[in-house]
Amino acid sequence: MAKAEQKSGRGEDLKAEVLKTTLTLFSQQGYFNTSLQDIRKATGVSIGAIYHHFENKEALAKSLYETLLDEMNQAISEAIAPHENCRAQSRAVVEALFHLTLDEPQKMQFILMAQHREYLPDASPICSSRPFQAMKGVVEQGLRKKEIRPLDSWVAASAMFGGALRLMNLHLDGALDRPLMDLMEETLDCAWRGLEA
Amino acid sequence: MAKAEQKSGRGEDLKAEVLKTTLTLFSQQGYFNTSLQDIRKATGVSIGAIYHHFENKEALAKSLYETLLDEMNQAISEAIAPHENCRAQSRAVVEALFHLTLDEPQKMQFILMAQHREYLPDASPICSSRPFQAMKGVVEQGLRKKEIRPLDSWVAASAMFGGALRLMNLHLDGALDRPLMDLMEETLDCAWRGLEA
DNA sequence: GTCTATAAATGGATAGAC
DNA sequence: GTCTATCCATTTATAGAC
Repeated sequence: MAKAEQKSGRGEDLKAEVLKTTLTLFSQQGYFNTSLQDIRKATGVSIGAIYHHFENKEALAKSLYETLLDEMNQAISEAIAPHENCRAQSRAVVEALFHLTLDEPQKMQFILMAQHREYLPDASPICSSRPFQAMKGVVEQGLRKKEIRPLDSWVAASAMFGGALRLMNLHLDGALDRPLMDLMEETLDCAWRGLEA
Repeated sequence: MAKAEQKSGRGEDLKAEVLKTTLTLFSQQGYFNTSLQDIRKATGVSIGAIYHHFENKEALAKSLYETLLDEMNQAISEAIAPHENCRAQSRAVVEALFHLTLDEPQKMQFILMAQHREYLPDASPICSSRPFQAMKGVVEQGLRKKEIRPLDSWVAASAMFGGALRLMNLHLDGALDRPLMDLMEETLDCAWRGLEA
């Protein structure tokens, strides 16, 4: 493990560096406006080295996408775990999402606002990815336990998280004139009033 | 007006035909996956003729985008106009949006799910476009008239329309297992319970 | 494992005939 | 106004030296 990293005078993890910089470029300019030359210039890593670590540009994007979905999934799972009832779990999820949006705006920009299917033909729609399924699962359990009044599960999930997701979008677009966190309590309150049994 | 359309054996409005087909291609494949050759093949209109009507590919996209935003803006304005109070106006807006989504899925796909700023550098974020401002306006008036309980206006607007917009996204992604219209009443009910004074 | 140089293909855009 | 043919820049991807 200490052997693979000492080539070319720079011992750091080249692959991670490429992924990190690519995320920045993709989230700022989009996949199609970012050429491998752009990535080379921004990282100092040659095209050949990039191709040594990733099969092609699409595979690079796919690696990035799956890593970020995993991260998001883990953050959401960890937010849900400590809580029992639907209301507490939903609150924890929104809290985690807002923190992710503030701490890692590029990651959330890439996950929420990119059209992945335009360049990852095999990707399933984002709404059926694991983190989003976990969010829907919270609401479905709430419905089963009668913590939420009887509603279609799609309606309930959209009502629970639709407002928060919209605010995250607005924040990432720079449209909000107030700090995102200042809006969390009211958002949770609105959503819950719409759902409570 | 009858003179310009009779060239080349086909009298129909060539420009409109190009716009229509381009919408289909852009909404299905995205802007960057659609070449002018694709548009030529799909329309039968030569590259030269396309360039005669549009300055370049970007201008074609811009024309499409602005036309659709105008259409959406008009649909929303007409939905709002006949009603007095916030609740009725909001209901009419969601109803209009759902109908648009069902009747013109390509148009809504293009407006809601495309990242226009990646290819229209001068476009402002979609959330500050006129139709979305009109939607926010409905909520702001509701706040002023105390039909909605005291809330931040961003929170209130996101709570009012966030769930419905999310369902539209899910429908366009093919994720819903039930007809979109069947979910409207419950969605409106959830949103309003969260907001009512 | 990393680099440079280059191949091969495609795309946007233009020129000029009709 | 519309068409065909072509130009030129850019891009992904590969070959081969180190």
